[in-house]
Amino acid sequence: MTSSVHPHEVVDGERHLLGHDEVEEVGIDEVGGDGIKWDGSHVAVLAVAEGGDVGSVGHVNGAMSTSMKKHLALPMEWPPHVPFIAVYAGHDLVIAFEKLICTMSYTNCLRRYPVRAIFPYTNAILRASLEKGSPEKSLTDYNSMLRFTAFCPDYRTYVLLLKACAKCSNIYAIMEIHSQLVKLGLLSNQRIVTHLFKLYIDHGRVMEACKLFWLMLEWSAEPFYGNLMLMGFLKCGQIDKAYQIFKRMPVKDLVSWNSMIAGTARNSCLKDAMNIFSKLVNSGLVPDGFSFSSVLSACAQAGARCYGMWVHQLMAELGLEMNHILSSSLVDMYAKCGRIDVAIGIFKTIKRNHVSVWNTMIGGLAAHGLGSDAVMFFREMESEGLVPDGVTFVALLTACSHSGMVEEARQYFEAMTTKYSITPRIEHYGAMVDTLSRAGLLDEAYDLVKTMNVKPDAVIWRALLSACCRYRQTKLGEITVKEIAFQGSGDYTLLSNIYSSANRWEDSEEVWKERKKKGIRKSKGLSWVELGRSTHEFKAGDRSHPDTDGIYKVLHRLSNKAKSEGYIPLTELVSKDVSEEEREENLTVHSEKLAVAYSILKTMPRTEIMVSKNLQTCQ
DNA sequence: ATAGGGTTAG
Repeated sequence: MTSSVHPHEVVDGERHLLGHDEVEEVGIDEVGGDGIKWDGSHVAVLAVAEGGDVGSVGHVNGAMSTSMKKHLALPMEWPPHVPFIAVYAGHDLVIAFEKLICTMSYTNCLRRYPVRAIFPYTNAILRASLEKGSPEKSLTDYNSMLRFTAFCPDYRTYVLLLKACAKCSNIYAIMEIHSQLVKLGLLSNQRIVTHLFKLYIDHGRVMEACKLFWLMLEWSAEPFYGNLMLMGFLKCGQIDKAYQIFKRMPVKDLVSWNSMIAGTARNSCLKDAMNIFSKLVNSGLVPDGFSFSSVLSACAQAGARCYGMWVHQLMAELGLEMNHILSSSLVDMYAKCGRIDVAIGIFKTIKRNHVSVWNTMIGGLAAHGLGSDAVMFFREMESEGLVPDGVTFVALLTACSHSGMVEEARQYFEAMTTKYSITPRIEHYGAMVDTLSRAGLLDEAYDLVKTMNVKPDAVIWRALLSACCRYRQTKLGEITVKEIAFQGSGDYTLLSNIYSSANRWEDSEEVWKERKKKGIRKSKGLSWVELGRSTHEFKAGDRSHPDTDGIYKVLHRLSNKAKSEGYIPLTELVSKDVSEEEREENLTVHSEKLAVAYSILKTMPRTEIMVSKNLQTCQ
């Protein structure tokens, strides 16, 4: 017998058997959890949640503490002719059983002592191998136990098994266990179903998760379960499902509301986020910091300045205590809503003792093309003793790229690794490539792409490609194109434009055909405008708005006026997938025009109009 | 298992 842990070593230390945290925690409850008690007539398999070798067959008196024997109702004096085997977690149960069976036939005990093992610590065994990082093993151990013993798993066994499934992300194992749970009637157990639900969500199996939905809905008098479902579906981007649950939840707490706001905001359902926030305010519950940070993020993304200002005011009225997350959200909201001045003003009055507030501020300045201010703030940040992080450098490099500060960008990119020991990630390379490309230093940009230690992605290639287009670098453009995996319609547009500018009309045409063949549609351009606290959204040629008639009247009056003052529509800029007849109409009813016309229709003269878009504005 | 929710980023 070659065992690294001699039985006696285990024996002596009572702590190995009982004092061990693992065993203690599972404790006495676990004994008999299998529904089997030692009746003196069977072979015992003693499972010990402790690292070590498969135990040797031996005499139990030498291997077990008195207290453990009491727990197991084992005879104090072990009958010398009865073999037992100690199995240590982390080792192969199959080998253990083979050893056991071997020994038994050798001693010819088989008939007198049928193979029926006692597993007082089965769950501890599973847990031990799970926590030791071999979740696969706890699954095979479980199967061995089923096969060789009469052990009855309980709900705790399944919680462990499901945790094991989560770790090895084995969807088939999950489904197998699910089916066993159905048979055992364990789907009435809330803990089990909760775990199962989370697993399906994490594996993107929304359909399976939905099947558990009704089960869980019954428990949703306790908002906790409803919240878990909400968050699950929101994580998968299933806003409708989440909203469905949210609506039917009999009791909603603040976490329910906040999860909905955060989830919708993150999935860019910005209007929903704002509407839910309004409803929260009206519901009588008082929004907290979580609610505010999420809704401010939604306002920022939507460019909803009025709404954002109302939210800000509400925050002030409530006297909410600020923290770095709230401060960041607030500064970001004003920056993204076109009020960088207000953002700076707020930034100057709040506590700025956290990097994320600075990151947001620097990022805001970058987006507004205020590169030198961004650099100034960066220096100030350092002089206040704050340590920049990866996000800081993304913001800083973006600032450089948007303001054509090539030298500064090079400097910071260098300092980032040498002085601040931050390893550049793809985002940093992206900003750097963008800086160089925009400045026309295409060869240098391409060299950087070739030498960087991360795999260039579509964003990087796109930065290069659009510069190739602008600087008419057909050759590099073609190289870039080979690398890029065409995903968006924008990639086709860029390539086609490169060919057109090189007068390679057939190639240009070919690209469009290719795009059509692959069925990639031009992505929908949207514009929206905020009037009061509500947002109105338009797509090109939209006629769904209740005020459509008025909008088009304003629009036609405007375009007639523009034409009479000498404006000539640039039809050749309209994308080529649009038929000839549609071209002019499409130009006049670009979504931003609708948004502007609507604003003119609905506001007093001299009112500032701010339109937000999801794509670039056409020339 | 008495849990669960938040900001900034090429």
